[in-house]
Amino acid sequence: MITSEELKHKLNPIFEKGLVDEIQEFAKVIEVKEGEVVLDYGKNITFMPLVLSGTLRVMRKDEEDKEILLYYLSNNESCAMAYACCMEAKKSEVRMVAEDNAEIIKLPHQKLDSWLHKYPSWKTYVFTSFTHRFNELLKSLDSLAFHKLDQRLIKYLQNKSKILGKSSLPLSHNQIAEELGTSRVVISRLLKQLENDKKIVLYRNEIKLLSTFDI
Amino acid sequence: MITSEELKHKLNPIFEKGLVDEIQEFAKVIEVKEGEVVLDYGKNITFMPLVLSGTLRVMRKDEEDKEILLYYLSNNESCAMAYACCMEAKKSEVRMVAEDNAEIIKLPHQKLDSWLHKYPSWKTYVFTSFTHRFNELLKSLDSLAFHKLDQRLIKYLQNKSKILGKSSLPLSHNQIAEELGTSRVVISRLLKQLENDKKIVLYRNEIKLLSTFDI
DNA sequence: GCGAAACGGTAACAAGAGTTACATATGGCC
DNA sequence: GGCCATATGTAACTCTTGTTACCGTTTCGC
Repeated sequence: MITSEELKHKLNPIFEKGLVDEIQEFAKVIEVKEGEVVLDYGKNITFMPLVLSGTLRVMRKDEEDKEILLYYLSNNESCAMAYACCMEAKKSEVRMVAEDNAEIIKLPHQKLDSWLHKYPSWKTYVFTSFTHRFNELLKSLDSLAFHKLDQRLIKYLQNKSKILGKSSLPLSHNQIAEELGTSRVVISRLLKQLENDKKIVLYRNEIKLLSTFDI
Repeated sequence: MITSEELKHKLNPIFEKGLVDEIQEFAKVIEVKEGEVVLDYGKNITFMPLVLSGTLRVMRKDEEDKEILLYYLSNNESCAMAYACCMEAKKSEVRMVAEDNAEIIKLPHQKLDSWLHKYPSWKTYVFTSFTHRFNELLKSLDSLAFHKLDQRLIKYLQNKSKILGKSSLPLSHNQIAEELGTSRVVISRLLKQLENDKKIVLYRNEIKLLSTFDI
């Protein structure tokens, strides 16, 4: 668990001192394990999560109850959707799941509004958070609209590699298929092509990206 | 051009009196003609547009300079992306074009921040605006990810019809193809099917939706 | 060790969508 | 009228993706 000193050190670059103090006073740091659900559909939102370490996956159900991946949250990031829900004291429209073991701060929703008035850094943080999420969504949109599945798969692998910080990814073909919204067979086919092109090596439940894997 | 009284009447339900007064004092109402560019890529943003009547189309260039439609803005709506840009005094990342003749208020960006502190209704407006845009994007994402082109075409036509307020749409097959990111031939093919199914009637530069056009 | 479940490889086929090519129709303009 | 750009209809073909089916392999629980 992160110490009080480490926390201060981590937040100082983003927020002004007064806000860091308030966070230390009112917010609670928690640890979540891989796969743990941090926030679920329909639950009341009592806090806004800010990710200290690890990664959260944010998902949402569409009109026909299919689940789509919105984005990942990692180092110092936070969920704009959750914020919007907080402000209107609504139920959650998203589900957040720990992608790996993670530490998050729960910022109490009662404070958020007053911080908006008191701390310019908080205001900036919230708005840039919104724009970042917006841009992420636009990237996904673009990817779906203009890129073929093989391109999307490559970007997906690159992204995973970046998030996990390794070139050896613990993934089954099935998982990938679900996240990209297609079927296992298709993914196997494309992965096999990438392997033939000497861009990756396939093992069971593991994909190793080779150094040539960059275009 | 909208009168001062009409403006007040239109804004009163959304904003508190003080804000309506300030808007009347500092904001400028302008009329734009169909096809006119209200805001373009790379321009400095000096105002945030709020649509009084008519419709604006908001677009954005992706990494490879392809243009994608983000959403439409109409009655009392406003562009969250523009707001985010305003706050950070950045150049515009979007282009806004009048879909038909429209009236918009230009809210001066110097005021936006102080309004955030002074008027709760403005804060609510901005945040719900963000969530609405977010939801719009998610709908597009969903549409692209899970719906076939014929479904998307139908939704597109329904949406157009709603925006224009008529069932007779002045559209060429080419225009539709561009907005849906496909080719003319494909759209012609699908439209012909819809005509065979007695859901629409095709004319030159015009598509008439029949009453059976609802599923 | 045994059986079930999960994982991955592969083939064959179907459907959707994009592409090319060409014909025809319409309307504006000289 | 004749020319030309734009709009639309249609056919034939390819490519990508999804689907189904069946295989052997690995892993896990018992």
